[in-house]
Parts: sequence; structure tokens; C-alpha cells
Amino acid sequence: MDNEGVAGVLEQLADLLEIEGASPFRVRAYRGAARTVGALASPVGSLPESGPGALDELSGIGKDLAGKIREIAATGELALLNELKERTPESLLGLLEIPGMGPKRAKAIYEGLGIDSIASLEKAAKEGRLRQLKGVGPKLEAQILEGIAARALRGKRIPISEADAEVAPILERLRNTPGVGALEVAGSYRRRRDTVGDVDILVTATDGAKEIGKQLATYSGVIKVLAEGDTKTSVVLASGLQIDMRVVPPESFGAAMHYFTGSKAHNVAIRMLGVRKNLKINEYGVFEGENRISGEREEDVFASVGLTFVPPEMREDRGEIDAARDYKLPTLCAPTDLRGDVVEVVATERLDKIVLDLAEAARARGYAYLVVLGPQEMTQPGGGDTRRKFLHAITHARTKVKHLALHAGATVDVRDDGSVVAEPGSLDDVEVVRVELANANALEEKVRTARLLAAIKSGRVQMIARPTAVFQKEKLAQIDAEAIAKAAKKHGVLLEVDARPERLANADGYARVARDVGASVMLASHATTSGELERIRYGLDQARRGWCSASDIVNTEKTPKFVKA
DNA sequence: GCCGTTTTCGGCCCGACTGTTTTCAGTCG
Repeated sequence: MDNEGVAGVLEQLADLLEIEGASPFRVRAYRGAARTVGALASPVGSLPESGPGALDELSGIGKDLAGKIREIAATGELALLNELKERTPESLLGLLEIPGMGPKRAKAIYEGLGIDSIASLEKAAKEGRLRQLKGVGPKLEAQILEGIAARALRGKRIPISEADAEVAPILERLRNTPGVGALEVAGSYRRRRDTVGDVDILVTATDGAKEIGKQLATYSGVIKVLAEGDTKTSVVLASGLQIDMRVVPPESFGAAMHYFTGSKAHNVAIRMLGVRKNLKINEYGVFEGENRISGEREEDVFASVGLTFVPPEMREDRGEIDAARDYKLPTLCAPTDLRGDVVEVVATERLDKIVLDLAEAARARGYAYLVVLGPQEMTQPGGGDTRRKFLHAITHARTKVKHLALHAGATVDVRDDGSVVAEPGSLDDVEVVRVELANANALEEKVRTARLLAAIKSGRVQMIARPTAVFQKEKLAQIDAEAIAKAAKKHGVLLEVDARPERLANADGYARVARDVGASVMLASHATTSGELERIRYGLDQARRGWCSASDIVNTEKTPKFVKA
């Protein structure tokens, strides 16, 4: 079972344990393990049983959970889960998805009224039977009914690129409101996660919150105002994206930014550090007893617990707190560090112009080089004509655009023995051979990994793409990232981080593995038009989440060497 | 169930909000 599946089982376990009334700390341990496994770049099954890099070395996973995780990964089942399901119907888990329904109420409703499904819950609520239960009145009953009706509309996470497009005009509007001081987006948007659930905006305002709240509520893209209070305004946009805006006093702005940026796990860890120093840390500031000792600037919150400033992208409780304490945080790669990109073209009569456009745009961005991946056909039977036209376009653009190194590239599939699938001679004038497994989701994980390892060792390829199963909506085909990264480092092969919005899932974990073993990352916008070059930023975001500094990323070099055997 | 410059037991983050209460439990982020 893949990591996502294992994480799902652990979540189920946590939910069922919670309904059963197990220790909240035990439940939290299971949820933490689910989160950790879900963020892992390599399959949990491929981790060593003991020693460095072993499962129980991960923070929050001890001997017991490691054993259970291994059992789930190997068999897809878990004895404990089956036991729990015998005592508590699995269908109760569905009730937890309704807003206002938590484990306690689910349990009470099941035990008191025998309700174990959304359908029977809805019936009972309509008949007014829920209020028989202690602690449930007419309002809660109505709220549950509303929750059932609205559950299909519940906001799903959207790609960060879409959120960017939604948020930009709103920020513009709010910034132009008189009396607005600081204005920043917090939350997972600021941490640059690949998807965001909602957008948290924090502002300071000189004369009250009324005017700025009104500015948000009356924005043309708003279809529903959820709340419009003194300090908080919540709206839903036509796209379904929810925007929460909070007005905070200037002296609390840093603490609020820290608090609302999260992640939750990072915040918990920070507050625990505070507790040890007898400090209370919340969204209003850092307190020693009754006295606020800081909170105006985010840096001060970190400093109060003995840490240097942690960039938002790193705040996931993945070791950043220890690193910040020991002054070992990397200097993350900045957008201005980038000097090159990987783009692609398809077969068309206008190849000369398209390549030239891309080259000129790259030069205008200050790039020193550009890898252009040619049309698929060029390495296939009968692709000679396409290949000649592509190479001509490259040569042509070289003469027109100065101070930009253009490299011809090609994407190929690979066989079990590591040999590339390409017509003889078709790669002769290609400097960068990029491997992307065809039909990756139809292959076993072990086969995927083995093929990529064989390709890396063959000495005939320069770059490895992360296999994706894009037709299974954003689901990634798993590979043993650590094994691949180690081999890539040894053989000088580059690991591509694809910046296309639909291929960002888990790219942060992948980049982190590459960085940790010392392999080189190559960001690839895969732009097909000059306007798409800017989306390299999304690849960089994920690399930054993976702790990559400029030296980990090949795009920052002016003249990278593409070694070819 | 995890974890340890208060280490093998006894802790484990914090606050807002809501509905139901009369002092609080449950949910949520």
C-alpha cells in the first residue's frame, strides 16, 4: 500500500479511537504519524528496519507505530483496525465530516439513538429526535441538518497557482484602502504548500476595522459573506475559495502572523519550547506571566524561544526548530538566484519562432541558459524530419540571442535494463536526455524505481523526471526517492522538480530527500510559451519547502555541465 | 502512543466560539 493509503488507515484509526474515547494523546500520536507518513517522499515499506533512516527514527513514530505502519504497508490491513471496526461501525466515520459533528457527539448519537449513517442522522434530525440527547438542543439539530446539506459544497483545497490568481486583485484592493497599515497573507498560502484550503489575510488598520472589512465583503468576486465582525471578516469567492481576514493590533502583528502561518505542528512545537521557558505564546504575543514581552515582529517570537527566524516554507515541524536553535538553517534559494530553466516545444511548423520567443524571454529574465526539450516524435520511428526542424530552430535561436546558452533536450522512456527508448542516432545532437517513465501508474513501484536506477547508472541520461500519474488527478506514482537520489548523486544525474501546477504534489518531500543526500535538483517550468516561464516559481516554492539552497539547485549555475557519455 | 539538558514515568499547546448550560463540554483551527 502506498504512503497515502497508509496515512489514510492511520487517520481512520485515530478517528475510531477518538470515537471510542481513547486517550487524546494516543489519538494525537496516530494523527501525527499519519501526517508524517503522508509527507514522506519514499514508500514507508522501503525504509530500513533499524539504523539511520529507519521508520522509528522519525519524530513521533516509536516502536509500536513503526510496527503497525509496516504491517499496513505490507498487507494493506491492520489487526487493530479490524478489532476497532467490530466494536464501532466504520460508517460512523462519515458522520465526522459534518461540521459540528465530532467524535463525542458521534458516539453519543450512535449509542443513544443507534444512528450510524448520515442518512439515519438526517432522518432523526428532521424528526427532532436528536434533542433527546443531553447537550443537544434545537439549534445544534438545525446546524447538523445544515451541515449535511452543505457537505457537498465544503471547500476543497485548490492549487496554489489558482489561489495566487484569486488573491492578487483582493490584496491590491485592500492595500488601497485608507488607514491600512501592514497587510500580509498567512496560512498554507504563505508556506507555499502546493494546495491551499483557505486564505488567511492579516492587517493592521489605524482607524478601526470597519472600512477594510467592508472592502473585502463588497469585492466583486464575493458570492457569500460568512461573517462580518469587528476583527474578522470571512467571505467565499465564486470559485469556492474562502478568504478570512483578521484585523490585529500592531503590537500583536508578528505573533498573529506566526500563529496564523502555522503549520499547526510547527506552532505546537514552538509553544512547547515556550512552556519550558515559562512563556505563553499565542496569537497576541509572547507572555511571561501577565506581561507581554514581544509580539510586534515575527522574529521576536522566534527569538523568545531561542530560535533564529524560520522561513515560512520550512514551518512544518520537519526539523526546522532544531536547526534554527543550532544556527543551521539553510539560506533558501531565492527567485533572483535562478539562471536557467527547462522548457519544451511540440512539433509544429513554427518551431523557429517558438524557440526564439522562449530564448528571448529567458534572456530577458536574466537567464544564462535554457534547456529546450524537443517534440516527442523526434526520437520515434520516422521522426527524423521533426528532429532536424527542432535542431534547426535551436541553431537559429543561438545566432539571434546572445549571452544565452541553448541546450537541445529530449524526453525518452526507459526499459528494464536502463536503455533508452529512442531510434538509433536520434539522440546524437541532444545534450540533455531526460527520462520520464511512460505509463508510470501501470508499473509496480519496484519496477519504476528499478528502471530509473538502471537509467541513472547507464551513464546515458542527464535528468530524471519524477513519475506522475497525472490522469489519476494529481496522484503521484511512488518511487524509492532516497535510492534514486543517492544513485543520482553518485552518477551526476539531475533530479527534476516539475513546476507545472498539477505536478507539485509531494515535490517538497522529494526535493528534501535530494537535498539531504546531496543530489542536484533541476527546476523545470516546462513552459511552452514565454508567459509560462514565470511558473518556475512554483517549483522553487516546493524546493524551498524541501530546504534547498542555491547550491542544491542547478538552475542557479551560469554554465552547468551536462555530462554526456 | 511518544518522549527525555527536569529521561524510563508523567507529562503531553492554546484560545475562540457555540450551545447548552448555572459552571461546562464539545468542536474547531
